[in-house]
Amino acid sequence: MDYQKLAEMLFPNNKMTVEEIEKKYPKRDLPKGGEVTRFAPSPTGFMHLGGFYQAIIDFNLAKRTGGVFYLRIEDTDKKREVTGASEIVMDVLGRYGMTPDEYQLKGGVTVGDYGPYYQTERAEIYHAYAKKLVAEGKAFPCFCKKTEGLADVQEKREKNFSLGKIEEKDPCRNLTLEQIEENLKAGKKFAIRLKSAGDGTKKIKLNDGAKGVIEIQENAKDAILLKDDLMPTYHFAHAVDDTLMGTTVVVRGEEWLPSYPLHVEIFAALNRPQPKYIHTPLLYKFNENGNKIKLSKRKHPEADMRFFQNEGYPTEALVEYLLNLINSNFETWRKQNPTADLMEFPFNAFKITANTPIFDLMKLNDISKESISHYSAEKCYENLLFWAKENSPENVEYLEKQREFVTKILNIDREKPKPRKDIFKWSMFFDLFDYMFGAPKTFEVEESERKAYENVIRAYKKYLTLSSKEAWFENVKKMAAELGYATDNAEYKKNPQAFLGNTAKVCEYIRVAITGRKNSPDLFEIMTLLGEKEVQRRLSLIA
RNA sequence: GGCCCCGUGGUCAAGCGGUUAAGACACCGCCCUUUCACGGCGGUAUCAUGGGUUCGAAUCCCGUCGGGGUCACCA
Repeated sequence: MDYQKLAEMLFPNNKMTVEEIEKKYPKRDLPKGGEVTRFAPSPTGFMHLGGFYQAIIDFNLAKRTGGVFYLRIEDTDKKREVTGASEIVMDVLGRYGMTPDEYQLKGGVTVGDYGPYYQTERAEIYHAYAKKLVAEGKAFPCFCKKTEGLADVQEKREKNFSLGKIEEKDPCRNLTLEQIEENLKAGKKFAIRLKSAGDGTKKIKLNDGAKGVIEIQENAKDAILLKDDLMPTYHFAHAVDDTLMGTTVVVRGEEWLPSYPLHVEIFAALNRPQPKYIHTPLLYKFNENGNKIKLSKRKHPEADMRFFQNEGYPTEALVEYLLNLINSNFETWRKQNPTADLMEFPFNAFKITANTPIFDLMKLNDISKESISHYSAEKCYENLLFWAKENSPENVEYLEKQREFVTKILNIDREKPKPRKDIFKWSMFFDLFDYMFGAPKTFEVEESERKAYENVIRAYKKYLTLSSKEAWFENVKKMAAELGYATDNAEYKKNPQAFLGNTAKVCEYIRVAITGRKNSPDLFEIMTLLGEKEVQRRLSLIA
């Protein structure tokens, strides 16, 4: 077989050779130990939390070694194409302070010398490499009917499963030059397959950055390199692009582990060195049956990065939560360095927890509360306003007009050594403080306590004073005593029958009357902000 | 079904042949606070399982079981 001739027949119009292309992609000038990483999503119209989790690893690995972190859009599947992919990704990455060093905006600017960073714009490059492989007898054209949809695939799978076969040599690898020529003349589309030389009974080793040494069966399948639209599959693009772009560490989900042997063979056929790999665990949730299922946009809103934006989680909280899953010593470090910059954390990409974590919103909330509790009231206001502008435009005007009032609300129990921890996302602000914007509509008082409640409130109208916190307390106490409530907690505990309740109960009634709930920040501060008139008005609504 | 990954409390986990098996979240209790919180103290709860190896196993080996991934001209 004249492979050279075959290559020309298949790719007659190729402008550039591999050698010419590689001249345009010189070796990167990196400091010693500098790692080049990439975030390479396919365009889906949104950013997945799992992708973001990987981007954190990519970013930190590159930044901490003086390397390069770049963005590549893997848009080779035309069925999935969504425009503006890099804009979406760049926006998210930017919000979290992880803007890539190199990227390309669709139809716009390109930053970096190793582009194009959209794979569809790299077609010629893939063709040149494919042509070379054909010319060397390492790849061949395949004219088989392609599997169209999931049903086909499913059927094919079932068959293969029952056979349990490892090897899969495609029949088209035996076509003669004449047969190929005939097909071509008939206008038949072709795909390019790797002519696998692998032996499925042998094993290869992978020293994975997260999992350690893994042994897997060699690849023995004539995998597709170029689809019949002549766009590359992930596998081929991975080998070509990561070679050209100088990637030193590939960070990807562990779903790629089984295809690693294929990648080994493609790199070998190309005669290019392979990068290091870190196969990260996927993010999971529990389903109704208590089994783990992958975090998916369909079932879990938090799979979509927009969720955290819409809800108004502070960006550092999400990063810290994820960092926790990546390097489990993060939390300990954070406790010892509560205010240190994240970049001071001794991040280690090769010490990634191998377990598959369950995404835990409770934990995120806690981290977020802790983070926000250290904000100044002013910073809270700015964040709240920023959130509202994007996610709650109907509240923007109010927030801007009432800047001072809102900031005061946010300042309750804040900016002190032991700040209150109740806010964990900005979207909860108006619900959490609804009583600051109007009298409460519901009251949490047992029907059996209704009378006692009203009695207290009626009396309180006469005892209300906001001249000072001390004076206010004194009056509450005095009133409590006169109504038959205990003002000494120890005494009350000793003999509860002798009293209607204790001061705490009285305060609870007042709190419910003012805020509609049994749980709120400091009552005196709330009443002071509301003003005596408004407080009296609310009391009158009760009794 | 083949191949691969993972298996310490409900969740995230420390542990690397000898520990009373850390810590965080959640939950419960107590204390502090004449209110709500914050905070402090304490509690419930874990080495999937069976065999080895060893004086000694959560830790090393093998099997089993469970969970997950993958076996596309999708990434």
